[in-house]
Amino acid sequence: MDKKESIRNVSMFKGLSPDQIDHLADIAIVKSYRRNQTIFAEGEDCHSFYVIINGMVRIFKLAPSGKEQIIHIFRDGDIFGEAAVFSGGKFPAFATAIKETKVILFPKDKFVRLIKDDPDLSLRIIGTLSERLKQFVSVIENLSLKEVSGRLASYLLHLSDKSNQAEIIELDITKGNLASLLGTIPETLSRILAKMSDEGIIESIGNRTIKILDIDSLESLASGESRLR
Amino acid sequence: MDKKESIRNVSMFKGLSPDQIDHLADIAIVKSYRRNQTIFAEGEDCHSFYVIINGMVRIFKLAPSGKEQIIHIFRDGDIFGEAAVFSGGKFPAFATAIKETKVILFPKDKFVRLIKDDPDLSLRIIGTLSERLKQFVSVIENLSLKEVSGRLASYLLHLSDKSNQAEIIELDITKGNLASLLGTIPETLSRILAKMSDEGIIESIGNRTIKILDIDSLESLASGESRLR
DNA sequence: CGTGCGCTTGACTTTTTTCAATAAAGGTGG
DNA sequence: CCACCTTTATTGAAAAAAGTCAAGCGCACG
Repeated sequence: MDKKESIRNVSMFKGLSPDQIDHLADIAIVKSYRRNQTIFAEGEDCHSFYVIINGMVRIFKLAPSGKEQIIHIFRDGDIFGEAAVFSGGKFPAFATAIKETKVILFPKDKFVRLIKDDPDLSLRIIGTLSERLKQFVSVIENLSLKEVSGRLASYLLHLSDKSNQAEIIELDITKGNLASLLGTIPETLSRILAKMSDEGIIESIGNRTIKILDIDSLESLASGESRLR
Repeated sequence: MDKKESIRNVSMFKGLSPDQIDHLADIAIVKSYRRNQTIFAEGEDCHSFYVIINGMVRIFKLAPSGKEQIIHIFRDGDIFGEAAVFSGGKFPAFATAIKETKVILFPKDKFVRLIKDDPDLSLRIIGTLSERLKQFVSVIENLSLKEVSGRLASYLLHLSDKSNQAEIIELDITKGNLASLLGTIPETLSRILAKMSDEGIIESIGNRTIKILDIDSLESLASGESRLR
């Protein structure tokens, strides 16, 4: 695998000139993590930010009780830890690899120098941060304004949008992680999936596949117009 | 009041050169809103972003049920709507003035041109966005990992930090708005304040003033280590 | 082939919301 | 300055949503 090739594939770096890619490659460091390995811990000093070449990473907060809230799950080509680079310098949450993961690391100071000379690059950063901000607004909305069934419905619809077979959905994370991503616990998620099946809204096919039977019901759950009986 | 003076007072613009301030003032538009007046609505096209000269603005999401979640409350010198400028171009939430409010408006396209030539300015934007992202992570954490009493405790401690008399807290928003900011409803907030008073953790002095009697209890509530009986 | 992890289910508790009624506060015009 | 009206805050009782604890199943992996 080629470092530059990987950088080119990162959405934030798409369309940069060969020259710019070279600069990036110069400061980039490649690193691998095993399943469940910690990438960084909350409160740790942030020296770099990360781009995923391949693998999967979850960013999460931990309650004293042990309950965890996944803030975001990142996949191939995604960037994470970039906000910590530009504010404060400490990571505000934990990051661990969900599976074998290879990342590129961009050291903070070198990268900041780079964007100072490259208004193009800084506009991309701004775009990425803004995009993420919008996603977070939607997470906040989901947590506060929808019950768990509504959040699950939103998530399923979201997956359905990106799937080529809209009715068949493949989960690429465990249900435990899905629960934590939706701001709940596995037991509650399990019960709600069971209820949705009872009502003929979805059908569980094995452990990681879900078939959508009634997309209208899902949409009305997702918008908060209706509730599960 | 002087436009440039106001711009100079905005934290994001602090320390910019007179020249840079001039450029900003050239493109800036001043506008006023009455109490409860809508500044923008969710889904509306975003043509500018906003800086508050004086007043108070809440950004919020609305559920079909009518319940609202305040995402953020902005005050003098704060910036809002900036993320929408750089992503998508539609506002992801509503904004209304909580009281008589005067703002400066920066038209999107002109401002983007400005930062292209000014790496300094773009780094400030990046800093502002990153800071906000970190705040949002903390909102998500609060909503998902803490019960309402813990969120309230965090909020009171936060106010206490910025107050010069640490034990005496002045609320500058209604309790209804506070409830919505904490992701709950007025009834629940009211009950929890009553419980905290019962337990001697706080004392309500009139409608907008709270005296902290037991800061340790507040801290242990805020961290999620303890709960209210 | 067993051990463990992830998932499900049941019974129970806690937290929060809902609905309804009332009380208190704040602003307005007489 | 007071009476009135609207908005904001509080309280109670009941219902709903979500979480806890405990037990059991099943599949995957060593």
